Amino acid sequence: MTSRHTRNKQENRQGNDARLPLTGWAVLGLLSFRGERTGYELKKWADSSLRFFYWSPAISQIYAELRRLEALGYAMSRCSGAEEPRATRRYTITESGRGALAAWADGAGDPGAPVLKHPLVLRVWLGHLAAPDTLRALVERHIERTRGELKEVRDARLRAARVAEWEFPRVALGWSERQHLAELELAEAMLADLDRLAAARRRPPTGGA
Amino acid sequence: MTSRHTRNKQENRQGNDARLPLTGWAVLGLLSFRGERTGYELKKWADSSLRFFYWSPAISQIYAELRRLEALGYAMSRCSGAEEPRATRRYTITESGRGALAAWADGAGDPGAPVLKHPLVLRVWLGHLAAPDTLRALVERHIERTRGELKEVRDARLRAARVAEWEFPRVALGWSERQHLAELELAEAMLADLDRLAAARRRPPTGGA
DNA sequence: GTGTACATGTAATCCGTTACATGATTCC
DNA sequence: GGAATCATGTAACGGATTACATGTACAC
Repeated sequence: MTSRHTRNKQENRQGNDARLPLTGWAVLGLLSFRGERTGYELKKWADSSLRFFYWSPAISQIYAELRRLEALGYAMSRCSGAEEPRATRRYTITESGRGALAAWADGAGDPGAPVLKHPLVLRVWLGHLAAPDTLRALVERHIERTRGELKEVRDARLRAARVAEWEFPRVALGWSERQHLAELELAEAMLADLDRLAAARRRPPTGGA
Repeated sequence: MTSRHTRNKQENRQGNDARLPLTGWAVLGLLSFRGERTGYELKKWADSSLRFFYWSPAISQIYAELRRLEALGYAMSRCSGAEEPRATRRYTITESGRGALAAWADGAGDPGAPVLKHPLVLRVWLGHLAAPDTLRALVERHIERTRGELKEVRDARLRAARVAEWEFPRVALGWSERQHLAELELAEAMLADLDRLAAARRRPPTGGA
């Protein structure tokens, strides 16, 4: 709860240290895999892969991030059809952008702790206020959802397996697949805990734990 | 169709549906376990328990949320030492607040999908831009950090084990403990993947995958 | 008398979402 | 002609953080 070391923030002009939010690096990363993409395409790509281990920004956020990357000289855009409004705009990563991304990716700095917000567990935490069946149903629905996600992760990993250069995305997706399996196990273990708790409550609270 | 005063949103006075952000319910939940706490105390409590499965809001956020809860009639505050500025202010949950919290906790509505943002995996995803040693070091540091967290979760669970009424927090913390164990295994599996990948790269890419 | 923990709050700012507005193309 | 998908963007807003401002109590 105390102060950290100071650092200025408004000094990201060109080329120097330019601290982007992680989302910025993520978008630049998407751009680095495949050349000349529209924001719309990047969004779909994020939805079908990035979101499993990181997050898929809203489309409007992606557009904003792309504009920022271009302002920094990390990306270039080419607008189809002269200067009409609403023409499709395709972005490419620049050399400068590739350099900055590589420097970021290879940096030794702390990537930051994982952020985990689990609304289901939050509900369980307040379980004494809910009926046992409510909780059970919630957990079961979560298990169903996770199974669905798991399928999607697998598909994504299989797709990635077909492109030789996507070795690292493949590792990330492999991590994600195992993560989803673990999530299933965790939910099932919690279900068992809840059942045990409900059973203990139905009996008069005589003996031990 | 265009009637003015139909659904303005600043009309959540008392008792009706009052949709809070999850953070609001979390803070109200903290308040529901222990009566008469200061914002500062709630923050520490969140840091040592809530954050393992959900999240610990910034202290300023907690103060803001407490003010909102009071405005909704879900909490009351009592200010020590008359009307001095900067006196300590203790909050209590009200009956109305307890009712609203219970209704929320027992609701069948979707609690929302878990949010997982894993900056480390994001880095791995872009691993082709980094030196193998950089990644290894990152993952190993993450393992160390997770081990530390695991210890803290265990402490929290042991503390919770001493209070009989904290059965559900105990379940949540049990989930969290297993989650941290899983996180360790995931990181180790990823490390193995990375090593395999690095080894394959050192050899000429002759045969199959 | 200095540092640390306790304690509260404001201001600026940013990140990100939702809702809205617009329009082209394609398929039926 | 109408729906779905592709495609881009603006506006309003809310959630949350950081930095800052302020002050007490207590230990050393």
